[in-house]
Amino acid sequence: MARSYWLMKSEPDVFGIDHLERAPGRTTAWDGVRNYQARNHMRAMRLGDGVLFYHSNADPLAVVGSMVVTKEAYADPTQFDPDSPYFDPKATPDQPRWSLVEVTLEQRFARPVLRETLAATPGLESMELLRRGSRLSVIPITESEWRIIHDLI
DNA sequence: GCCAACGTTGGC
DNA sequence: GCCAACGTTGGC
Repeated sequence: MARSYWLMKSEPDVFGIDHLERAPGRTTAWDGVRNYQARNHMRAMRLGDGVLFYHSNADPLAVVGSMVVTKEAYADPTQFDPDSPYFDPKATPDQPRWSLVEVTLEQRFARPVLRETLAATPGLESMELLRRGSRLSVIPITESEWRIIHDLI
């Protein structure tokens, strides 16, 4: 089975590459995703898949590193926690709605790859990330896009 | 701060 | 099942 590639967004004020770098084992559970399409993408992730880390709502907007999937999808525990901002009263442990994966930092890019650079790079024109109004936070990318972006570091 | 683009909710 | 109203995301 071939490796697949993905891109995940996070706001650095909430959880950025700095947080991931300091996390135990440079690993985190990617919790709080509350969009069905994004959730389904996470459920399709397999061990070893590559994931780009993108800073949204940030300055600069950029891909800041690469991660690897180190645990496949399971129920996001924050959906059951009434004190969590991600609490979902309609979710139960028997009938969970939301999933997460665990990812481990592979490489923090020496220099962030800016959104404007992506937008100006041939071969990346059809990236969902660059589509006007795109809000999806977990996005599949092609192997070619993965490779081109690594060449931009 | 603005607003486009969606996703969700709820009345009917 | 439709769709208007509303809320959120996120670039600019």
